[in-house]
Amino acid sequence: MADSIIERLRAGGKKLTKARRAILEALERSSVPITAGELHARLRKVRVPIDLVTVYRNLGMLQKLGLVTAVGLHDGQMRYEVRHGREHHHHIQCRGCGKIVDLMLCPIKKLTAVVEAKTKFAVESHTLEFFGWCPQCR
Amino acid sequence: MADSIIERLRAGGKKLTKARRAILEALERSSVPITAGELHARLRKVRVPIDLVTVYRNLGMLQKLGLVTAVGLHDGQMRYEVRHGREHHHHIQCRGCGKIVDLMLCPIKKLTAVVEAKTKFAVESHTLEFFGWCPQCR
DNA sequence: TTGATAAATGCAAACCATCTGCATTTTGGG
DNA sequence: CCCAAAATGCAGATGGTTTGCATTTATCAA
Repeated sequence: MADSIIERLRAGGKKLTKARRAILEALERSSVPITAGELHARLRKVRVPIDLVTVYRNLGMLQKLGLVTAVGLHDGQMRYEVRHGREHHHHIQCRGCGKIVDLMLCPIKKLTAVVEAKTKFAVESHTLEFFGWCPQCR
Repeated sequence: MADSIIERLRAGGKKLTKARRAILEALERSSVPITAGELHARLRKVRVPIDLVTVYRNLGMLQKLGLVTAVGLHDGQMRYEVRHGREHHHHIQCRGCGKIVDLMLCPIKKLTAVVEAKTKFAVESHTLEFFGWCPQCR
């Protein structure tokens, strides 16, 4: 696990527990955002039987610290991915099989100024997700 | 209510009930996407006391017919807006007060081809939402 | 190393948005 | 006006997520 992650936890007065370490490692192993339930199942497979509540609490906390990002794909649950060491990006999900693929692009940065001028809001973040049909499902 | 809406309902074998008409009218009155609960409350105010379940069922159906669009702002519930007669657009929401403003722009159309080339997916739709701080809250 | 203490965990139960089943009512075509 | 299909209301279920509380664990200073 990266030192910078541990530092950020310390800075937030957080401890590095067995559960927390396992959660972060599982997230780092995943190439696409996963749900709390999926994360919970994977931890069980790796013999780290953490309570689902603990998963939720950690995800919430890690989000607040900016170590984890939440992704909503409108299927009734949130997904999470580590932010550390990964570039800002977006996703596309198949409407058939649910497969998710990272999209290493972002056309929004240039647009922020326009949005701020139009709305007088201070833009803080954005979400951008694509939906479609993967090669197998179309 | 626009004739084209009624036509689309007919084409789908749907009836134009009092409840349904009221739901569509309430949605047309709203300039930004609202939740099922908010919609339900507004209907009550207009003396159309429909069951919340009916609101949900209608929203689901109208979505399938393409008359209504669902918007997810990651606050634990979906929001809905009429699609008929309105241009494709996106939104920005204030992290302070929750205020939502329409953003009549979309930088994504040009990007679809790029995404399809990169992923081999057939892109069907996308979501794009901004978050920030409104003039009053920042 | 030990002890104190704040943080973290597990378990049970609560919450909340949303959906389902079913009996009853309403709509629209014939 | 009648009737079948569609729609509604009510009650209760569902599933993701959160909260309360007693117990355990990580950290740090002595």
